Amino acid sequence: MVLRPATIKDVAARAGVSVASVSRVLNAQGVVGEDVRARVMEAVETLSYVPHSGARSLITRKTDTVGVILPDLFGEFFSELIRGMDLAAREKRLHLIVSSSHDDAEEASFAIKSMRGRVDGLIILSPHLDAAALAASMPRSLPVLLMNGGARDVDRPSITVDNHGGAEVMTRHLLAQGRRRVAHVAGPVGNLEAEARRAGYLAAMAEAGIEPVVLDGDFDQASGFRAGAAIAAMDIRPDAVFAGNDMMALGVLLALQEAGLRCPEDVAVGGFDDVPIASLVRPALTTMRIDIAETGRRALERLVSLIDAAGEAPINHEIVRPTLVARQSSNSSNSGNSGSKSALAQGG
Amino acid sequence: MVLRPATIKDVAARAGVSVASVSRVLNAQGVVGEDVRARVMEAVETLSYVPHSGARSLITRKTDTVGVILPDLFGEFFSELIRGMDLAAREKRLHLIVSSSHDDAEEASFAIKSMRGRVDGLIILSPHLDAAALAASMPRSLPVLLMNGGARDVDRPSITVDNHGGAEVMTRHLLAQGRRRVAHVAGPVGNLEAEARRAGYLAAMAEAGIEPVVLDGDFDQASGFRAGAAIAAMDIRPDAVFAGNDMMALGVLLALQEAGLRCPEDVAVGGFDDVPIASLVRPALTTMRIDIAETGRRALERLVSLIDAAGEAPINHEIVRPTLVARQSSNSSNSGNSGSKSALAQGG
DNA sequence: CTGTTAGCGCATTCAT
DNA sequence: ATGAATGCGCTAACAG
Repeated sequence: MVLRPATIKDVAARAGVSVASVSRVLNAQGVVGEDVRARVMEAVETLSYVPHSGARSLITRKTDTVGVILPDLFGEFFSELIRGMDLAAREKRLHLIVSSSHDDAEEASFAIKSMRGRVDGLIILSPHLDAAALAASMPRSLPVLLMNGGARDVDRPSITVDNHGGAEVMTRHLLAQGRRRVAHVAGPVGNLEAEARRAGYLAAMAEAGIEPVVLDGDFDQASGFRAGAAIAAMDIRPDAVFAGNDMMALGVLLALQEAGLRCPEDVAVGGFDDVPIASLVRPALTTMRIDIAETGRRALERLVSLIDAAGEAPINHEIVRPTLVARQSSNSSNSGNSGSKSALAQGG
Repeated sequence: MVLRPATIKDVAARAGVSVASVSRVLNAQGVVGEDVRARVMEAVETLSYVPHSGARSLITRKTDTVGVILPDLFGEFFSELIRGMDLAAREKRLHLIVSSSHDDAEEASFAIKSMRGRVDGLIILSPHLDAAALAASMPRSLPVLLMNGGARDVDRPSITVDNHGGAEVMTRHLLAQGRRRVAHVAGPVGNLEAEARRAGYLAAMAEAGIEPVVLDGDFDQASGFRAGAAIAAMDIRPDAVFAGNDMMALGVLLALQEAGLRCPEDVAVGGFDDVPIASLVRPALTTMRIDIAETGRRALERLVSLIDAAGEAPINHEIVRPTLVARQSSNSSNSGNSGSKSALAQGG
């Protein structure tokens, strides 16, 4: 039942030409006569021939494929990111192999190894992976773009978000709203992004000379909910919460609501990432915006240029600076629905 | 700078054995002496050798890779789905090539063609693709699992959601809450899933002998918002809305809220999919639940069995029946916070 | 148990 | 402008 797919030989035979001519037609190499081209095309069509990518890559030493290693956390952030990468990959006619759900460095290393030889380059987002683990699992010959939290310390090109700076901006913003007891819900321990955000928060609090309050979280909504409930129950209750990411901020929001506290009146809330849903909840969530899809696209494009440069490119570390998006959840001039209508009317 | 990666020959040379032995060790084929195995492993290690997947697939006729074609719509539904597939793929030691953002049949066809030859099988989710387009872009020799809306009509194995039945259940549920004027916000025209849901709604309304009201939407939050605003402004205002998916339902929820209407008191709302956020908004959203990640995992596993069966498998159409999850947004016995705490405490 | 060898499908010299 | 021949890295069949 499963017919052997047509090979270049079959095409050549049917077109009455040599395999070399078929190859030339298909790759637009050299010059080919009009009649030959036509016959080849006809044969390709009727045999529905498609070149064997393996055989081709054996010779060209390219796979036209790039790999993406993602952490366990999924949700809106990563799907947006992949979307951006996918769009860029399509334009460059590249394929995208994804491998997600790696919850520790070992798994991520394994995934990296298993992709070697089948991709031309790799984009790695594994907040658990440090320089040592990375070096161990990758040959220098494979172009790699890091999007890890602590990538700046590593001898590899990278794109990273300025988590520390962003956290400072957010914390200062909450303080500027007149809030004093600003608490922080931290991301998972060992996650470099989470730690940078926490550090930024601590720096801003120290700067303001206010005692910090840090609660544990893991970047998931549920942990934000628990932290929010804990905050609501505190004797000396914080009047603002900076959650390590938007999903936790949403959890905080709900917990506050269920505890009968109003946001922003009683407690202001800020998040990080600006995932699509952030502008769609009520109160709309103040957050640090990262243009996620665009960052994904940039990442892919940089990886491509690394591949093209064949190791001759300088190793530089690009930094994406998140921008503050002040919405309702941190609004101190009380009242209403600011901006929500327009945001949605323009198309979520 | 870019060293040629080590080949099997390099390994053989360093280990002082033949390439055949190296191959045997690596593939656990045949029997190999302990000393040889050790020397090979040592050489593999120090040369950090990794087999060239192209060369291997040339001879084994397998790529150990499966492709996934996704539509333009992204967001939580598809990221969950991919997550499920990815998990299953890892267990089976397969790689996953994804190609998303196809907003029409032509683009999807192109993506399908471009994957031929580099995957062992394909999972296709393209609600725009009909039988004809599909047949045109795929050779019978490639195992394919369809997850399109109208896949039951096609001569290919499939997994589909019972959209029609689910829509009936939801519509009847809203009617059973004592609602009479139940409106429907439809998904994009030409999308088979959307059309099945609309048809299910119409059927249930006809059954109840009530005049249907259908508003246009495109599965995006913003379109739900617009529809919600329109509903709020109607002279004879509906007392319930069944949105074609959860994201539109969220939009409806917000529009109602901004219009000063209460949900569920004034207008009940139901969605479809049960994306993670559905249980986390307030009022929590009543919806038709599909275990998305599990469905993704099933899909991948079925594709694998199709591949293993090498065309000898019967073509069957599996149907996933969504189940009603009645939450606050459709609750007629008014009042509160039902169930929200437990849902979150258990881990969003 | 191990080595030799053919050939997978293709791009690419080198001839013509 | 076209064809014949070579070899990419690997597995498998065959020898030994």
